[in-house]
Amino acid sequence: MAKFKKEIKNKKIVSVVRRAKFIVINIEGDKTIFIHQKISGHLMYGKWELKNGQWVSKISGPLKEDRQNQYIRYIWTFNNGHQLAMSDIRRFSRIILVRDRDVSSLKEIRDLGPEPLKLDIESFSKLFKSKKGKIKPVLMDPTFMVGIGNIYADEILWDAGIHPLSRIDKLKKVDISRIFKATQKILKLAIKYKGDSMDDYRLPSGKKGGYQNIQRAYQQTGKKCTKQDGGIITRIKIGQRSAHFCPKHQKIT
DNA sequence: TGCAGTGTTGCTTC
DNA sequence: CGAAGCAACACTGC
Repeated sequence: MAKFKKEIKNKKIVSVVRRAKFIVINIEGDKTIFIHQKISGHLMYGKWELKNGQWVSKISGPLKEDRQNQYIRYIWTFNNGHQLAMSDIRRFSRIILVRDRDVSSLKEIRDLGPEPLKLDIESFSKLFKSKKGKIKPVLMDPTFMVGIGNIYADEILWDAGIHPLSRIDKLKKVDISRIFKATQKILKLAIKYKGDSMDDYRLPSGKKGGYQNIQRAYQQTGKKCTKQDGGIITRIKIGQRSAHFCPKHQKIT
């Protein structure tokens, strides 16, 4: 930790990009910072002060009273007086420092699949060719394709009308095409709505995202499916995760 | 009151 | 090898 501090102190940020669910910050010198927010982590940009061991926001607005301030685990202070804070109730987030020349061989990065929004229908379909198993866990597997977690996997399969337990090798061309279109649509919507703040996630400003307001399947157990002639959204367990779907229009293939 | 469940993924086990 | 189980953690809500 002390070593990490010394390595990044007074270094200018050269660039910030995203790869999969990593935030990649290149700094002056030969190092790059990788941040993974995991389940409950989120970076917030603002000003805080420590009062009785608690970080208290000095900026009015959504940051001010949010209980997420309570779970700030790290704070970096910039020379403009602003701070970047990692709030992470469950402490799964990770920050690592990597030598620039080691970035491409980094195991966390090396095995990642493609970015779904950079795929066309041909390359998307091709990915599924060699794949077996249940569609939902595969969609969520970052070595298969990145960026799709439990929420958006449920939303994509709901939109595509595909049952989460469907076997990939049984899917027809038209099914893959529907999954492709739904993936593009849902991920673009997710970006437009700036994420899902049903739980802990916040924007860097402290504001909530809006996707929780348009969720159609995830955490909608017992509600009526909003598609025409929809059933009741049902929850099952796949692997160790819950899956939500409409039993009426998402049939197993 | 306990226990299942929670925007993830990497390691272990079979 | 692939698939599945489970751990890391702290808290909520049924």
